Amino acid sequence: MHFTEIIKTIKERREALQVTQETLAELSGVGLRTLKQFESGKGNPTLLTLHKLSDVLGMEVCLKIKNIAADK
Amino acid sequence: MHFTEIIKTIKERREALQVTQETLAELSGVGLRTLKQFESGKGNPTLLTLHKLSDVLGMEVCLKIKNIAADK
DNA sequence: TTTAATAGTGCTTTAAAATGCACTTTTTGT
DNA sequence: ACAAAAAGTGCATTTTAAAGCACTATTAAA
Repeated sequence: MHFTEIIKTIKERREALQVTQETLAELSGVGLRTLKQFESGKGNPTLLTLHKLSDVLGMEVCLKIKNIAADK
Repeated sequence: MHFTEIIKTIKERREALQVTQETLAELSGVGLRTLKQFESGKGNPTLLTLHKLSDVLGMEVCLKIKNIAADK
């Protein structure tokens, strides 16, 4: 999963749940400014930040083995 | 996937591939100090760092939806 | 057991993430 | 079209990740 995809996933998931950035920020404990920056494609979140956000959105960060020769 | 699990996964995968920290650091472009710190359980890597390491190890970071009531 | 390789730690510096505040822009609902 | 809500941006500060270096500790090979 590419860098930008992860960001996009968070944003899409939040929107799907109809949660505002403000609410997500409050629920996750991540600063609003941080979330805004993150979602607008800037920055390089730490695993902790990503984890906090994912958690509230009912998602989780994981590592999986890439399957070779399966370019889409 | 929990925070510490991700760290553990990286380490285990590296060891399975019989790659030293030094080599992984070189190949991934992540500083050796950073990798050492990371693997020894300290720190909070950025998504970029995690991505670089995962990449070399043939893994990728992903976000998945947590399946409720499936504790284990 | 000795030594060579690999892994972990303390200290320090630099770069950047995280944050708040105030403001602008965009989106949405009436 | 207008107003309200939500999202995005600039600026400044604090915190901390990333990094190198030198050292210690642990592990593996002779």
